Amino acid sequence: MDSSSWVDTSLDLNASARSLRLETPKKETSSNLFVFGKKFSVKEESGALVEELNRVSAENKKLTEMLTAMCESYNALQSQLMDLMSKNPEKELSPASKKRKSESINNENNNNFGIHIGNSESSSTDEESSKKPREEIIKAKISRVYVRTEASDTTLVVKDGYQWRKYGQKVTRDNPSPRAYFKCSFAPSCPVKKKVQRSIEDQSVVVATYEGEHNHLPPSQMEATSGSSRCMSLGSVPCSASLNPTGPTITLDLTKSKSSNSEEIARNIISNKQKMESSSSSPEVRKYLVEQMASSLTKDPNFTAALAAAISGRMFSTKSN
DNA sequence: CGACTTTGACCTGCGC
DNA sequence: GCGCAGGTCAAAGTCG
Repeated sequence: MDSSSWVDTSLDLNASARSLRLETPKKETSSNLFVFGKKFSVKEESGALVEELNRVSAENKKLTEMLTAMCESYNALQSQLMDLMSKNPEKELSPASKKRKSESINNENNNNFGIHIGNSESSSTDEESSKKPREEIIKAKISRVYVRTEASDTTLVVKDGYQWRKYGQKVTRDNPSPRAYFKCSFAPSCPVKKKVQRSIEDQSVVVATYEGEHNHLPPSQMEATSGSSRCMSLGSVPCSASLNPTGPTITLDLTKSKSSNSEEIARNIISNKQKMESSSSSPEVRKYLVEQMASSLTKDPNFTAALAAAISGRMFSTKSN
């Protein structure tokens, strides 16, 4: 089994951007699909594919530009906000916004994942935190991740590749849904804690707040470095994304997902990839397989949520450097 | 049987 | 100092 080439389960957005896009128009895709056993003119088919490829490339470029523009305007808005805050300290603080110190620190240092710009919670506590000298003491790296899940899913589980032990749950005043407290249970000495709570604004969004940094590798990576040769146990972080000049590249680790659906998808990907490599197949077959893989991934809510979190996290951490 | 979750009690920090 | 609210502990329950 040739697992080494598939260690990182990498997908290049350039190749599958069309399927990973939101609101993918299905009609053309299905009409252009290569159907096994049916005869097509090769020229005709390859011409259409080239055309399609060009279109996808152009679209991808356009999206990249949009993303860049969004990042720029976000930065502009943020600096405006900072300006306003420094000119106009402490105004209109509602009683509900009088959070405790730790939460203010969360928001203050939350430049990794502060996606919800309009979120009343973070905007109000930002103001508050700026006036408290004690908050300059930053003892732990704090980040926040927003993960979209099924609204009916009450488990408050955010799969991030680490092993967590739940040690408490509490209903907080400003949010009717309970907040769960987790400690990293993979290494006893690991100081990292995680708080998970549903967003008050959108019940389908789960907010995970991480405090501290892991003093060990993710369990999946530990297995890999300890010499395991099993394909499914290899990998790095659960999901990460990088924005290169040539286009975004996404690296996924589906191995730690307990969802049978995700495991199945991962298996499908691996088997499809092997099919592609082994069968020296035509571009049509390859395209078909890529589309299949991409559509399996995009149908999985866990995948899309992790992807969104990873992209936004990487975007903002890159910007803040 | 061990690991994990649940949940009520307790601790701690903060505002009044 | 008191009360409130968030955070943590630990015993009991659950599950594989």
